[in-house]
Amino acid sequence: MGTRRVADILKNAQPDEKVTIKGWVRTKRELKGFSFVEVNDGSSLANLQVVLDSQIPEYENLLKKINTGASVEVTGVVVASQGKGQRIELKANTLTVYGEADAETYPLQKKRHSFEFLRTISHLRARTNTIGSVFRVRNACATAIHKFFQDKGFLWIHSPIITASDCEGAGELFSVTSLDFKNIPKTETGEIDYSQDFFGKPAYLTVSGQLQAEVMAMAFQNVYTFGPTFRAENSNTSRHLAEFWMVEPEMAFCDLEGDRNLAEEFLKYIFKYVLDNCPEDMEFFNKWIDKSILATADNIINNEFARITYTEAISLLEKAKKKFEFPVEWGIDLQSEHERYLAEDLFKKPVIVTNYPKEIKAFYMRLDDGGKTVAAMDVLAPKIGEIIGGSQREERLDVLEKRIQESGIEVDSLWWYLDLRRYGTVPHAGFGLGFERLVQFMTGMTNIRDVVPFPRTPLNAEF
RNA sequence: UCCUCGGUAGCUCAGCGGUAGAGCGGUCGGCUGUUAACCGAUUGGUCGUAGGUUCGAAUCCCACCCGAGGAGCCA
Repeated sequence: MGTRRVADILKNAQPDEKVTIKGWVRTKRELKGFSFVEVNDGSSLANLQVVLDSQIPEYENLLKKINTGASVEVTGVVVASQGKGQRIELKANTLTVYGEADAETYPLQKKRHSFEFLRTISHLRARTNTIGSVFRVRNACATAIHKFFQDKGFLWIHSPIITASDCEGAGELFSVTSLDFKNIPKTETGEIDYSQDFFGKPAYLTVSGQLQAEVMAMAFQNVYTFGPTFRAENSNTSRHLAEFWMVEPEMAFCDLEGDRNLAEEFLKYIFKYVLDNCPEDMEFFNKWIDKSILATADNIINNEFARITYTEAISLLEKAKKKFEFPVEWGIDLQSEHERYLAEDLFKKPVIVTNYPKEIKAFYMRLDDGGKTVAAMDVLAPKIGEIIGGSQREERLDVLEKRIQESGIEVDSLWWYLDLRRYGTVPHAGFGLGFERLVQFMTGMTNIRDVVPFPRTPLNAEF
């Protein structure tokens, strides 16, 4: 008989089964003659209630040691619970304490804590109900992403974390160097001499794996990246991290319509998977964090996303009775308030906006006929805003070269990217999804720092 | 980076010119098949930091640090 997980026992165990569990004490309630100890092992939101009879050896001594936070191993017999609130409980025969937790200094109490405070103890917060549920849902989202793409025959590719191409134009970059800051080599003109650096030129942490994903899509047809990306932007908001994970599918022989369809199917799949696999956690969020998340999930799974062009979006915004801080006019980039109006007020569900003006979008997006707009696509979600951004890529060499020049990027540095258009080019498309924003959207958590185990934000890298 | 609000006990907060408070937690005791247990007692603070105004500052002024919400940038 080995150790069993609490989730399994709560679901499957029957009275008279002998089991062993290992976990951490959440609370202890002492009564005359016996005590209740709630043990959690991370496998589920619910704890297993352990009944500790005063007859067991060393009872008094043990009781002093099993404060909130202590780690224990309990062997006993499953019995039907006499009390309300749980189907079964564990009547302990033996209890071993692995490590005590001093009640006077252990920061987690039985009552609720503010997320702000929990962030200051990121090494312990995973032991709380909410954060525990967040990371189980996060895991389920990651599993769902892989399952979705693998079942469709997409190849998971590992795009580089260090890159020397500074051309995605997506925010500030973190430099990667092996130069000695106390003795930085300089050129004759006084510039930093990167020829003496590790890669012989400036290098950075990646901001996106998209260009590499395009490379791989030109060999494997359908691929996706799923890995960390970095932005050195001094963003202090509840939606930004300096280190976050991105999912970026890329499909050869695919146009904007196919891209848009995949994005919608993808989001529906993830929501359904999480609802099916983490029902307890999702109910917990719906009860304590945001009472609308189950309805939102249902809305996403069962309704067609709204689909409009940028031009239509502008027209809808101009007709809106709502007063916007930023005036609406064809050519502007949509502001947070505009996106929120479309997704939350007007359609009340995700909206896919396509064909944005080329001036406000990246160089690699395919120029539409007419030359004013590009085949871009943003999925705007209620409360979160832009959750997916994608496009059909420019596959025509001459058009792409011109667009690169217009955007002020050195064409030579992208020689390998342009080679894809020289040799066997095909229409292709893809999108990027911020993984943490997905988890935020899913759980209703308002601050992105609470959906990643160890958030990296300006001035914060303690853990 | 900008705007707004905030920083007082381990946590959540009240006090907003007259010298430090509550609830929760912790500790001790009581009681009870308990489940955010309950009841009683008790413990606990250089009031973010540094200046200034004042007879007197947690309270008013200034600078800085840190946090939250919103904006920008974006995913």
